[in-house]
Amino acid sequence: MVFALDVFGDRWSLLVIRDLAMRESSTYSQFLAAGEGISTNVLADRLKRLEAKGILSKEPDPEHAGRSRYRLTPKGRDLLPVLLEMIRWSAKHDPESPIPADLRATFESDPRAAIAEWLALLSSRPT
Amino acid sequence: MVFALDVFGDRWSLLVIRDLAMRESSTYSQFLAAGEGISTNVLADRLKRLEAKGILSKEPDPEHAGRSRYRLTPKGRDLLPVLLEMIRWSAKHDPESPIPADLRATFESDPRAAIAEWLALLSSRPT
DNA sequence: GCGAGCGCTTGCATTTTGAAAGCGTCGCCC
DNA sequence: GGGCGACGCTTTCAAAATGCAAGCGCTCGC
Repeated sequence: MVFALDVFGDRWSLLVIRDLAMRESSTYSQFLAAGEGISTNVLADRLKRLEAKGILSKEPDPEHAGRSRYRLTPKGRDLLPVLLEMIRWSAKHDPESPIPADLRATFESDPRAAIAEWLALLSSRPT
Repeated sequence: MVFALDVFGDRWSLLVIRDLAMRESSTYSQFLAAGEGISTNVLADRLKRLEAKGILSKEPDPEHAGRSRYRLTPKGRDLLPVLLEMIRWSAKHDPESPIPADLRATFESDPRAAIAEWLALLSSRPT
């Protein structure tokens, strides 16, 4: 597990990964606009580290020269179950969870379905 | 998910929780002896924070006066699926995983069974 | 009582973080 | 074709977190 913690055992890496999981592909400014409050230097550092660790890939934006898009690699996508369990735990134990109470039951039985339903409700609010 | 990261979104909290999950109950020196390299002041701080967050409880050791034992609360025990997924991911993607190759397949199909089997093999090695 | 753990706390140097400003490149508009 | 934003970072510097080592009160065995 130390291996996992070396990769994303800090405050921001998992939020970056979550943004990517929710959006499939993202630009630098989209990460910043996600509203978690990450600062520009830390974001640049995390993107560099996560790319070096093989969690995400950086490629030039085909539409805008000079811009880049980030997306999860298969290795990064394989972190989704971890994210799901963390979101499930948050939904269950956070008294101020933004997730409606009736959805929490669904979370227990079928997390993936609940996530889908929840994202349909509000796709841009912090968990 | 920010709620979860507030609780254990750092390098050490999850290692403390994992130690507790593997041992059911632990003393201060047992955490230190787990060999992850946590320093004494940080350990004391994490135990305090995790207790305040309701993840673990501290109780006097019935056998040794003046000593304490720590154990997971139900809320803390509910983090086990998160740990399992992280261990699964590490086992799958860490090229130097201490988990035998044949066990990795089991991990994919039945993580809990694999964990039990693996713990039977070696219960005190870092993952 | 006294020496050896145990369970922390304290002090201090080093590292990481956060806030803000700066800077080069690209595309647009005139 | 030159000025002007927006974008994608980098730099600077103060503040917070971490790591290391030492210290300190308590209890237990002798």
